[in-house]
Amino acid sequence: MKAPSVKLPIFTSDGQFVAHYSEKGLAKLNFPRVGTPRCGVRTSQRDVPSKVRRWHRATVAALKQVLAGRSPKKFPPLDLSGGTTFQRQVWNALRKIARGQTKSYGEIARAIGRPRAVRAVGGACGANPIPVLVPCHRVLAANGKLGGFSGGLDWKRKLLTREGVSL
DNA sequence: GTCACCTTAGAAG
DNA sequence: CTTCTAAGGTGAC
Repeated sequence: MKAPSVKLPIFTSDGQFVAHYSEKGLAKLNFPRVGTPRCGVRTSQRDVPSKVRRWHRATVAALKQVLAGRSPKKFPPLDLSGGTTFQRQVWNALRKIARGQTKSYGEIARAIGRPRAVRAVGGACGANPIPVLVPCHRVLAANGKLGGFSGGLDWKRKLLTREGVSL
């Protein structure tokens, strides 16, 4: 039995994101899809618990703030229970990177006390279930270059540019 | 077991 | 400068 999840759409000028909520909070955020925009996504919030609706309002507000290059004043509770201990350490470190700042995979690795797990940090970033709000896009390669981004390098570039980071 | 992945410091050519 | 190597964690096959 999996934790029941509620999927709600978020309409932005950058496309339709989909937020997944578990009992604990926001568990996953998907970038706009070209293929299957809605698959189990609620079109109405009628039968959605008020708790979740409240989280969703926070998610929508926070997402739009980041997309606009600003720092959200409020976040919904994040349910990162889906990751391993190592991944949660990485994601937690990512959340400390402020708007407009960047770090390298190596710096994250050192920050969590695993200076040699550099590539593993890359792996954890790629496994990040909540991109944008957990700013995996603020992690660059050590030489200042973009590095990779599973959601598409366009997004990484776009988000950083809007935050005022020059590449 | 093997491989591919959002990496990187260092050594060799 | 370019190329090669070794080292971590994890999920897919």
